[in-house]
Amino acid sequence: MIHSPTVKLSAKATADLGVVDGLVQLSFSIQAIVGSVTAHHDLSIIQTRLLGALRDRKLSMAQIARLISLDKSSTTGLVDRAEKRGYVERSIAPHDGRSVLVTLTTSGRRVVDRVATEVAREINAVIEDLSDVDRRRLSQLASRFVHLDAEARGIDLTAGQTTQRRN
Amino acid sequence: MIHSPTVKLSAKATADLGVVDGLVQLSFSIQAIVGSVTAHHDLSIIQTRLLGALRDRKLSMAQIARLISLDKSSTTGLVDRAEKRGYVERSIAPHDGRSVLVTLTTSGRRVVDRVATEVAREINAVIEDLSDVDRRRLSQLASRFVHLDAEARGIDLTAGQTTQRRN
DNA sequence: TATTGTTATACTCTATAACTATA
DNA sequence: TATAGTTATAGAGTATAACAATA
Repeated sequence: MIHSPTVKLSAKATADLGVVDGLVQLSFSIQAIVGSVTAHHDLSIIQTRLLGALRDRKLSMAQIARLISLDKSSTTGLVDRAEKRGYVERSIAPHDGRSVLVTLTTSGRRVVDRVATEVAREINAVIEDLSDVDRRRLSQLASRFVHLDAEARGIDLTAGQTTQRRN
Repeated sequence: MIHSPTVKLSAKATADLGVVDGLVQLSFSIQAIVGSVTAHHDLSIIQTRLLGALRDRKLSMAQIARLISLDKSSTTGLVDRAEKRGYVERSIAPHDGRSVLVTLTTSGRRVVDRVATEVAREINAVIEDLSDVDRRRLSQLASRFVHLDAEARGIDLTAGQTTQRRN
């Protein structure tokens, strides 16, 4: 992990990095792709994550904090900046005067949709040379990992409701 | 990508997120694991990346900047903070008075080794229930992706010397 | 002139602690 | 009392622009 530089690139057969190094470096590759796409839209990864989380639902500040693993005070700032740029709106929860609900604006939806499309295009471009079988396997294994990890952390991906441990 | 919450968790068979969402969410999972381990050592991911890059070689400021995709001014700050904590040292390059070489200290090596070990343990814990075949496939496919991406960006992983595009 | 690196500046992102308001 | 959010503060991380030193 963490960049062992003993990696050799043979023109054809790709040296296997091992699961751990492979996964860690894969995560850096993906984050770099997402980062470059979002940067073109003058968004950070975390801002995009916020907008993405709001794509199909409204969430309270507390839910956002749990979902993205942020302190509530950090969430305040994150939402402040998104709101200032017109991507999200705050409103008070109907049945709980303490709770603040955050929703995507039209503008916010537009930008997050565009980013998602471009990220998909970039990632698909990288794996276009993989066989269909390999692509399917990669998809399945990535999903498996995500679910195993979520399970281990006791996170329920289904609900906007989240409880977690790590950290 | 970017957190489409239409995900359902069936107890056994894990719903396939699709390659793109799967990979993006996988990258967030891995980053969360790395982040929590590094945080326990009071390190950020980027600090750990710096130390990791120096594990087997000394690098100039410019090389670090290229390798981690940072502006040279950001690199100055990054190395400043690492140096202040005694994890790296600066020295002047023998044959080029402009160039500053950065090396790991004993203390820096100790901490990066420890972090790497713990990250490996955490990741292995997540995938321990995968079959050997699946683990091997995951490893191979992750490596494939990293190399395909590096190729597309024109990055040579072999050398401390790096040239790139994206961004 | 080009390259290497630092400094000054400004902004985002983050957590901790202290606070207000609602339940 | 407990929960939801905000504010104040401090620090890391980042880029841009301007600079100094070396090649």
